Amino acid sequence: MKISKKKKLEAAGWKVGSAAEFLELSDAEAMLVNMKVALAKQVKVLRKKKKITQQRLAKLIGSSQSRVAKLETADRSVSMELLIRALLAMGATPAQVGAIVGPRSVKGTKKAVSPKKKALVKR
Amino acid sequence: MKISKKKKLEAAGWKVGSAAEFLELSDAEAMLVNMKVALAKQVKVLRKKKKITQQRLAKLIGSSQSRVAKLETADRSVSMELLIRALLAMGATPAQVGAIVGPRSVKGTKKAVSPKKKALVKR
DNA sequence: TTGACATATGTCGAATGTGACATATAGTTA
DNA sequence: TAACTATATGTCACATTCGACATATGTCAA
Repeated sequence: MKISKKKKLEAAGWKVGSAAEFLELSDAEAMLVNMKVALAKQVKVLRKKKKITQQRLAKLIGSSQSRVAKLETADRSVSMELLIRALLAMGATPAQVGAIVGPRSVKGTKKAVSPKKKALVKR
Repeated sequence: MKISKKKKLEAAGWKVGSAAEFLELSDAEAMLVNMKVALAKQVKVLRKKKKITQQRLAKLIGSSQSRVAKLETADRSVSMELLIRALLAMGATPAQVGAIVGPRSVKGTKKAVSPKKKALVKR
């Protein structure tokens, strides 16, 4: 989605249920951000575990050190695809990627999105 | 990653272990394609289950019918992000998304990538 | 048949993501 | 201190993905 959700919402009023749909969109955005942050953290963890530099990982995925740095800090300019690509390049399995994207929650453990994470929502 | 893997590989010969790394890259690409196809299928399944049209789903994610059609056919021009966005918009949980991305394999059930799927690899 | 709706495909300008580069900011060892 | 290595940040030109539109291809009832 290119245009910010806010702009989208402001324009051309929702046909269906504005309030509820706004909440759903918010939730979806938050979930997306959570996923990206979780993937980013894991890229760093895995890289450290394999004891390779960002430079080296960059070569593995055909990218540059600066982009890898952005990957690991969950910069707004990085896609899910590249995050997953990085994990796979370091030997992570799809099942592991899936577990990072959607960890099976422990009963009663539901974390709110921190303000810091919220700041990562699309431009 | 912009440039196709083939082109990347052809240019500026791998510093490290060419053969092994080629295989790893291939594997990663295949896994990525599998993930996209799995997500695409699930978008269609969920949409059908909710009995809504592509047009309606498009509105939900602030997009257009044609893009939703492309989503469901796993067109080369669709990102993981939009696929996941569509699932979340229809009420899928992150855990469910994770399960689609990386299904826990049943012992001894390892599927090869079909030729059809291989054709979906990046331009 | 025709008409209506749902889905698929092709194209386009604009928005977003990319690798690469320069450069800044640690952290470490001498 | 300086020199060196690793990581972070800003920018840019170019590639990819985007929503939108037109249009083709079903699909099904009247």
